[in-house]
Amino acid sequence: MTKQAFSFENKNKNEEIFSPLEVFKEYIRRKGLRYTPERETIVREIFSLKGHFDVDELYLRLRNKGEKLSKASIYRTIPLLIDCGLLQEVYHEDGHMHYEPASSYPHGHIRCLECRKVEEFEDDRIKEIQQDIVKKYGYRITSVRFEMLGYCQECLKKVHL
Amino acid sequence: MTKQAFSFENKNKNEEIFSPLEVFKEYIRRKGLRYTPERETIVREIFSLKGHFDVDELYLRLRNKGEKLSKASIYRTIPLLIDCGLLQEVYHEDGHMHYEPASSYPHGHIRCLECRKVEEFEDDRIKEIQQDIVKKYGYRITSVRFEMLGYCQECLKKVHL
DNA sequence: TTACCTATTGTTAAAGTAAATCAAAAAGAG
DNA sequence: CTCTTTTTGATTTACTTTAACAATAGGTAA
Repeated sequence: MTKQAFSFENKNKNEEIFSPLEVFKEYIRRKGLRYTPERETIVREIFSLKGHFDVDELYLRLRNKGEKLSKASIYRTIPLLIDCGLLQEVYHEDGHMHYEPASSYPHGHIRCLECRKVEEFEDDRIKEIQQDIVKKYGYRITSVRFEMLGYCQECLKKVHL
Repeated sequence: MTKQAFSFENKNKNEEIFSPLEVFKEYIRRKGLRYTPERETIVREIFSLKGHFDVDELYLRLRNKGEKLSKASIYRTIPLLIDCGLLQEVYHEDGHMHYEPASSYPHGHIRCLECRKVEEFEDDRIKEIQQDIVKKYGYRITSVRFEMLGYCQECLKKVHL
C-alpha cells in the first residue's frame, strides 16, 4: 500500500500514520524522482511552520535560516507536494497563492475582507458532503476547500460595512 | 432597504427580487459612482452567459459582439460586482481567476484535475454550515465557496491515477 | 568506487495577469 | 449648458509563475 499522511481515509482505521517527510520520500521513490537536500529542506520547513504560507514568505524564512536555495526550487517542489496529498492551496490573495499543509480533519476558512485575518473552523459536514460526492459522482477527491468571505465581528463594529 | 439579488437572506421571505442590473444600478447610485455604458455592457454580458468565465473570455466575447471596451474596464468592474454581491471568484487556474454570477442556491464545484471539467452540485449543508458560522463567530458572510479537486469517473477509467 | 545517465539546480529570460498612470472623454448635478 | 469629478482606453509597470539551459549532483549498476 502507498504511504499516506493526513489522508481522509486512514483516520478511522488502524493503519500506520507516516510523517510528511516519509510520505514525500516514498512519493519521490515511486515516481522515480530524486531526493535532493533542497526538496528536503523545503518540506521540513513547510511542516515545521504548520500554518498558512506563500512562496515569498517561505523563501525568506529559509533565507534567514541561512539556507541557500532558489525560489525556483520552491515553485518546483510545491506541485509535487500537492500531487502526493501533503499540501493544499487555500486561497489566492494579493496576486499570489497561499498554501497550507493538508490536514486529516475537515476544516474550512473564513477570511475577513476588512482586516484580512483568516480563521479556521472544523465541521464534520464538510467530510460528509465529500463522501456523498464520491458516492454520487464517482470522483476520487484529492482535496477539499471550504472558504467563506465576509466581515468579522470586530470589523463590523468598527466601520459600517 | 438595500436592493439585493440572489442574496442568501431574501430567499425564504416575501421580499422583492431584483434583477442583477437593478442591484448594480442601486449599488452604483448608493456609492456615488457613475453608471456608464461600459459597465452596463459588462454586467449584461456576465448575466447573459450565466456560467463561469475569466476576464479574457469575457473580453473576447464582447469584442466579437462588436462592443468596443477595454480589458481595463472589465478589471475595474469586477471588484464592484463582487462588492455588491453579484459576482464570486470560483477558482484560480492557469494563472488567472475564474468567476461566476453569485447564485441564491448554495452549491459547490468539483474540478477534475485530468480533463479539467468543472461540475456543480447542490447541497443544503453548505448553507447550514454558513449559518452556524454566522451564529458562532458573528461574521457577516458575503460569499461561500466549496471546492473539491480530484479525478472524475471517466478519467479514472482511462488512466491509472 | 567509479562511470554513466538523467533529473535537478540556479540563473536568466519570458509569458502573462492585474494594477497604476494619465490625458481625453463623459456622467451627472446644478 | 456648465462645471466638477469620475471613468475610459492606452500604455506602462509590478509581480507571479513558468520556461530554457548549462552546470551540478542523485542514483544505479558494473
